Amino acid sequence: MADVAREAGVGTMTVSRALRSPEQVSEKIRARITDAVRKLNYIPNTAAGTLRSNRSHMVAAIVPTISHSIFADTIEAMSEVLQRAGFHLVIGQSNYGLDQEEALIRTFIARQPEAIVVTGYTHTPAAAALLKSSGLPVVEIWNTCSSPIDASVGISNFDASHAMTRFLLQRGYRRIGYIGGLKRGNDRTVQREAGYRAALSEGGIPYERELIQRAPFDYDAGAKALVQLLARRPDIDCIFAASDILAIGVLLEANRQGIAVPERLAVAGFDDVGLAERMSPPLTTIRFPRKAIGQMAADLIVERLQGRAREQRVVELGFELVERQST
Amino acid sequence: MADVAREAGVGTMTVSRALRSPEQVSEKIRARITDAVRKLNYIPNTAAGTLRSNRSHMVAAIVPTISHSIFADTIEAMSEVLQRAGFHLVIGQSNYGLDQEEALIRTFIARQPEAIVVTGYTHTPAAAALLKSSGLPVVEIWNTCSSPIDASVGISNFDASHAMTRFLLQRGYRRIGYIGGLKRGNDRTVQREAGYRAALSEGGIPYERELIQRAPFDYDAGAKALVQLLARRPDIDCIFAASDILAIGVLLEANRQGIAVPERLAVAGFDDVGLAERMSPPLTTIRFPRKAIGQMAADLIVERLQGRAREQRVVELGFELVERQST
DNA sequence: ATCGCGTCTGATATCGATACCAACGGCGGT
DNA sequence: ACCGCCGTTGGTATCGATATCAGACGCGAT
Repeated sequence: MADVAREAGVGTMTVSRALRSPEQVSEKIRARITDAVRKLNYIPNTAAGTLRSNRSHMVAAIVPTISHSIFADTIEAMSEVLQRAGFHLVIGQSNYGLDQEEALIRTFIARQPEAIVVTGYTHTPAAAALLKSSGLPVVEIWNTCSSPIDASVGISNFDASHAMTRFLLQRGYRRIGYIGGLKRGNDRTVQREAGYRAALSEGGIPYERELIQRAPFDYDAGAKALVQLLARRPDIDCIFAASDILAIGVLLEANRQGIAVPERLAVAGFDDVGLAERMSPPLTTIRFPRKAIGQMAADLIVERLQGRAREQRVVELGFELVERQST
Repeated sequence: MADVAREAGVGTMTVSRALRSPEQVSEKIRARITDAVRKLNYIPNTAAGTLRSNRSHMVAAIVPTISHSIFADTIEAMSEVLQRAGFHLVIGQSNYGLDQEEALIRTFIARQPEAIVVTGYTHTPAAAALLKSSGLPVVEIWNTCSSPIDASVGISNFDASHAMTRFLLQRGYRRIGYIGGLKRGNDRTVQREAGYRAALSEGGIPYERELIQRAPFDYDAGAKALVQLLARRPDIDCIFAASDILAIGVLLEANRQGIAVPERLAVAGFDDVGLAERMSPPLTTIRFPRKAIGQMAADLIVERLQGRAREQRVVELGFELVERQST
């Protein structure tokens, strides 16, 4: 930067201002500076700026994985909003592990982000303490939480799962098998399973452990889970999978085995991924605003960083039960 | 850090060493320091360290989008290898735009990464100049390039597309429709189309513009492209789509219209996404090592940063034609 | 006892941009 | 003519960790 200042015949402060707040520099000098910048191919050193100003123009987000398109959608939307406001989004993958999340939070904080986004509201005690004491805006996304660390944006996974299960009961299904995610520290999974159980119990159907199968989130796991459930309880008349990926695995396996859907076996999913409506039969599922979650989280952060606080700390964006031909 | 030093009764340098290269500090003092760190919840400020040492422990990668699982796979693999070596991966999305790529490269360089990964070998002149003059290790992934800026890891998209087209001709298909991506500045798309045309011409089949349809990468675009192609040329007997997403869109649309695959219309894709083998009929496609690309790119970078250069600048990882029932 | 070497520790300068404050010139108001 | 304000500019200290070098200490060899 000193080189640019010399080249333009001004002080370093003026160069700094010309780049960060051009309106404070006279047009004439600003032109000289931009010329010098171009001529010398000058690129400022963010580390120095961050160190002095405590502003990194960076927001950190932690998701379980980006391979799953549902998180990718949210990230993409969040990234766009932040970019427009002059922030960079840095992404970390916890791989569904709370310890990994904690480690990521630690290294992220070391990089001085201006806000942190985490997925879910379940964290290690140390992670929660780190987030709280960081003094940064923190947004917990995906599953709303009544008492967030700071702010929370998402839907009630409990309500959504509850609504779907109630719907299936209304349709007359009685032996509803449930395929859920592995749930070490995953509150979405926990809440979805709780919603299923609550709706069953309200419907007067006893809870049966045999009807529940847990699986990682991939097509094959869904297929395998169906096989296992049917082996245990051949009288199952409906499957509710806590993720469309699993539900699609179930559908594909049912097709393979010639099981008629929905006549012999109804199938419902959760997420409404792009493929859901294109399956045969099209999949009944829960749709929720993945992009809006990202946008809203980013909006909250940007407002916060611009001093415009907001009363509302918990934003529940709502879901929609999309009824298609698989049920 | 000064606080930690005081608490532990040592100098700041010793604290710094205890954290960065513990073997240089006696066990006794190291213990005092780690205690102090824990007690004060000290987290070092990366910006300061980066500024002084010129080491950010960060690698930047730019991909078109992370919503597409094929890029997510590569990123995930790359991220893992880098993490193990003590680096953070920071991801940027160019959204298939060369100008956006250039802008990202600029802001990334400002953050002092230790290496940069970009997708493809097509860049704006300014972007190429930035990369070259940055003096950083640069890896261009996905599509190998004979004269890379620095290093290149991927497959020959031309060869892969060429091989598939040749295979389709051998199977006896003669009116091969081609659905490709939009190709402003996308060398993968360009090379795949070129491979298709080269194989046709070698097979003595004249090139027909009517047989080519370009589309964005989503299921609906694939479906729509099929409709348009069939409207123009009802005698098409085979579709080669430059991406499985498009091919799956074609398959779904064919199923919907009751077009028999492969009897009336063969379909081939490119990428071998998880769903390809689970479609009905399972999709013939090109499989290539998406994870290995990420790992290899990361390996090259790590070796480079540890001073262990490598002769080979272009790593071609090879592809595989996976023949299934759709052709 | 002395020397030399290796191991460990600390004081200080430094990385590059920016916060903070001072200074300067021009201009309108009294 | 003088004052004071605003818009603009530059000098200097500073953010926090680390490179660099010097010093302290222990231990074996002579």
